[in-house]
Amino acid sequence: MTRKKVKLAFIMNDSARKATYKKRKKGLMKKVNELSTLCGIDACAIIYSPYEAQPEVWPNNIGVQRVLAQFKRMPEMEQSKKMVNQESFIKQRITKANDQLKKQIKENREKEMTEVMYQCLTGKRDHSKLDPAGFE
Amino acid sequence: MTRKKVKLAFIMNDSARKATYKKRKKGLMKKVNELSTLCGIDACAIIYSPYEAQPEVWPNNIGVQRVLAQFKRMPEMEQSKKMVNQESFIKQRITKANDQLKKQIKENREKEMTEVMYQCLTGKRDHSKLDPAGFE
DNA sequence: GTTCCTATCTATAAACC
DNA sequence: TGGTTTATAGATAGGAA
Repeated sequence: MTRKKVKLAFIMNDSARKATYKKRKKGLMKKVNELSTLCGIDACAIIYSPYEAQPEVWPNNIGVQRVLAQFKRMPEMEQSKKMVNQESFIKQRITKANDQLKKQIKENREKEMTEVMYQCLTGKRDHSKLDPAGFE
Repeated sequence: MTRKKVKLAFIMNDSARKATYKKRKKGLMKKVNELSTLCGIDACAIIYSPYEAQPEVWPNNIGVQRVLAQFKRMPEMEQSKKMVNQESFIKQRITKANDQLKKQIKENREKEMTEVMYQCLTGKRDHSKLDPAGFE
């Protein structure tokens, strides 16, 4: 039985995406910790996810703030010195986001449809379902 | 022959430490990129090392600054936590990416200008500066 | 959704140029 | 000091309970 070789693309299935997020976030944090310990360096990671109101960080808020303060002090000239070709990178992200959006709109449309049908069947409106609560 | 199970502690040997740093930094950046792509999340990583004058970051300086700004606004964000649904979330990302792109194009243009002027003054070319480094 | 499992895939410590 | 190779430790996708 051959396991499908996960391709690097947005995971459309909500539960699968969340499961993957949790596993990989854990693995990532561990990696940052290892790198920092093994090589004695200063580093931080900040992750914003739809699953947590607060960003998840390494090593902790204070550590992150310290690194960020350092980062802000960096002269701008130096920052752009090692300019990589960010243009194409960002373009890629836009394309990716657009694809996601298209699919999301479709999903939302289907959800609305379900909602309308539900209202017809029950004869009442359930506004809580329209709560823009987001995706969790 | 069993391989020694690397223990999580500062590597005393200088060259070994640097070698490990380079390998693990690369692996880490890849992981952050994968997590971001697979789960469509906003994240950044900043690494200060004695091997580089500037911190090495993911995804790029602009991305880091954006996350930084977000991070500083955290207290307020707490209240309006889950007010965005996936659709507007993605739309936001597209808008942000577009802004980034516009800014990047402008920056690159200025970079080219500076480079050309430099060539005129010194009469030589330094192709190394055009290396589109990036993270594979 | 969560925890556990494990076949597979990936990262990387060492060794060697 | 910086690439390549290779064997093994470690990460994790998918499935089951």
